[in-house]
Amino acid sequence: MKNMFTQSEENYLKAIFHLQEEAGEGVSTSALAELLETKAASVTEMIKRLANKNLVDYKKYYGVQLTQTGRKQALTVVRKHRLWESFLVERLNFNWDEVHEVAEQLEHIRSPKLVEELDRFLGRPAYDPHGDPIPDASGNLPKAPKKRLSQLKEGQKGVCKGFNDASSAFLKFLDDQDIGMHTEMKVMQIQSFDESMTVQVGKRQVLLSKTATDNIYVED
Amino acid sequence: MKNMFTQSEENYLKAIFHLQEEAGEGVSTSALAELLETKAASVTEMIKRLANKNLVDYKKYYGVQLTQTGRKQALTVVRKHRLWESFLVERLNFNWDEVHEVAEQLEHIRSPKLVEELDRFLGRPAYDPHGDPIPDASGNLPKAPKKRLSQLKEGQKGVCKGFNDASSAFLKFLDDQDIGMHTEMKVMQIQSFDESMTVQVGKRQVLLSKTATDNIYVED
DNA sequence: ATAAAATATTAGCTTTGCCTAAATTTTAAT
DNA sequence: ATTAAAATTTAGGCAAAGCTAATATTTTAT
Ligand SMILES: [Mn+2]
Ligand SMILES: [Mn+2]
Ligand SMILES: [Mn+2]
Ligand SMILES: [Mn+2]
Repeated sequence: MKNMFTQSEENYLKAIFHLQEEAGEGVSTSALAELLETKAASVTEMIKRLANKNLVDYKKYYGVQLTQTGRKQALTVVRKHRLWESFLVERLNFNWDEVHEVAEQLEHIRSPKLVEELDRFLGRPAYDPHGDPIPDASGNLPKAPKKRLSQLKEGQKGVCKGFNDASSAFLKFLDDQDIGMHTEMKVMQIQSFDESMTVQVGKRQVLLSKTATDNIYVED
Repeated sequence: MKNMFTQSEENYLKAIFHLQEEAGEGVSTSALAELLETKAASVTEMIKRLANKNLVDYKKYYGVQLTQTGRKQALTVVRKHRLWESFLVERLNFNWDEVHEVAEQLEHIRSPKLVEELDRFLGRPAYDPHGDPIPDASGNLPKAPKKRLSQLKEGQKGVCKGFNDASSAFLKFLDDQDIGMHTEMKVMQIQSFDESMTVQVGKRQVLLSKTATDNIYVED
């Protein structure tokens, strides 16, 4: 059996991938330990195992980086994680904030056919319920990942491209504010203490909470 | 964490449950070893662990039997296994002969909500794609396991008790043939080359493919 | 009733993963 | 440039699960 990784190995690869995404360069032992809720000593050990399997490049005391193979493997796990999250939210009435733990388990199920069929069944979604891009079967990520409204800075404009919270209450609220798909918005002001935003929508100014802006996707 | 069993423990409980179903009484170490594709020594060890946790009654050299708690736990695993099999076949285009391996993994996913929602999503099926009964949430098994029409021999009669394929196309087809719940049928002839059946329904003779007869449950 | 064959258990080892404590290396501060 | 602090690795253990080889017990055949 060649392409066989343990659940733990897959979790490490995914964690390294995520940390690499944002921080770039070498991922530190302590960052991994924190993210994986384990101890530094355990991380060092696993890192050595992954390095032996050529999944990561490891320079003692200076952190790890995924190899090509490691990245590829990490991407298949990310793909499964996000597809399952989509399934849970769109078909099984899960709320977007209660899917993570289950997806954390489901992402380790081994079956190429299952992944492919799940993808088809869901209509080949490009983004998961949190707005994160879903890698395709070959590991390609949609290049321009959606942004959340909450990620825009004061003065920036964006066009609404989707919502995360599909609850009817939220959608109704948006409708009341004249916010819908393709609505153009401009960030007028951000309150620092609670990150709420005043947003220009057409000729109206609307105040949106962080919770709300987290759930609105925009394109600039 | 109380109700936490490892994947291996769950596999053992399920195996003991199955062997108990057919053979009754004490389940032997060797039978378990064979079913689980492991060695007798390993089985003995695990059995002792399960006995410590009061999941089985174990008398050295005389095999094991599930306790009430053990049986309950085994049933939740069986329930998940069969629900997932149903999902794979009915929604993900899996063939009924290629679901077992994947279900073997999926059955260990821990999430009560997931199980409940999956059950609802599938329309609370009573039988899995192999015609095996799916325990309900409290662990009750439908007492008289249904038979598939395809399992009847020439000359035998049966009363339709349910369908496996819930697709509207299939149900419409059945409706056209005047086949519905509680319809009485008699197997007139079975074609050996494709296992299709000529069935007497009321005063009409109907030809049903193997695929169709696999998806019709009967009681004789 | 005894011996042989079949089953089951125990003993001793291995791997994976994780932990704490001790030692080492790097980084930050004086 | 030293030294103190922070981060990392190493050493030594532990639990889960598996395996093989050696024993022990039960069953079957003579
Ligand atoms: Mn995971
Ligand atoms: Mn997500
Ligand atoms: Mn299993
Ligand atoms: Mn089945």
